Amino acid sequence: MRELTRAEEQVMQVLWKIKKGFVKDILEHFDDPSPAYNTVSTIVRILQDKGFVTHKAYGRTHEYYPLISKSDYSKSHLKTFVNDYFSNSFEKMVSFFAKEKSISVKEMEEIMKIMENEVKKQKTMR
Amino acid sequence: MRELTRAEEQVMQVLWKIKKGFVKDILEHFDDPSPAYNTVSTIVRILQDKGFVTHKAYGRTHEYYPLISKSDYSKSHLKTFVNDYFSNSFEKMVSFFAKEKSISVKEMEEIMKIMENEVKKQKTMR
DNA sequence: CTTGCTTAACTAATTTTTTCGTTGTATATT
DNA sequence: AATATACAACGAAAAAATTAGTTAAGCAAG
Repeated sequence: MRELTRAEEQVMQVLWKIKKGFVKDILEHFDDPSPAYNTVSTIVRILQDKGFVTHKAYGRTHEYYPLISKSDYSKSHLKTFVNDYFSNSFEKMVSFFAKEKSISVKEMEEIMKIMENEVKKQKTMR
Repeated sequence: MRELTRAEEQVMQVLWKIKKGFVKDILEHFDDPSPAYNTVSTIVRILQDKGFVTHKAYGRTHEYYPLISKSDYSKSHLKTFVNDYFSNSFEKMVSFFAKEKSISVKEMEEIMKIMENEVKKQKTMR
């Protein structure tokens, strides 16, 4: 999957949040020194060319939708990251962050619970 | 922490792998249409300006070292990602990928083991 | 109809990133 | 010493990404 540039990613984050919207709706979700209308308009059209976004036309105005979900994008993004930084091993990544205390005890307990369930589920599915 | 551009990241990945090296050593680790010597030389000097790299001079030739470790960079990188895509919750991220079956049962069992240890350790540390 | 407003499309300008040729210097080789 | 080689530094050129002005078309209000 093609990577989003910084500006493109910002627009996608807004679209993922608001689900769909006109350029002016996207614009509203930028904070403070917000870019010009035309800047957003251009980026959204680039995203469309790249296949990340599509639109529904109402007369001359366009309502934009994400074509790729935030989860799909994050999935591909994290996979690249795990590959580049943890030789493709989720285990290495997660245990690294567990040991680094980036994951709190509470979170770890939650994660373990979920994993137990998943393991059970996937084992009975065979 | 400043973000690495694509080209910069490639050079850093090599430096992290070989620990230290002259431009030509870095160059060797690029595959196929490898960039020109000068391209790598320039990038490594940019990385130096940005504080990611330093060098030891042997006469006129420079041996380059990473100043930032791969783990520190990946830590900051994943934090940004978790923040942008999982509202800053490692738990959300990990359980998402567990449910997505991006993490194998074997890996999950390993992760649970490590977490149990970590939880124990961190609880006794209080 | 005419004026003004809104919007997409186009395009130009600017900035950032990437790439590599050129140059000068040091060192090795003859 | 003269020539060749290797390298860092510089800088220019090219490519990619970002930003926003201009234009033209549609529509609404008077």
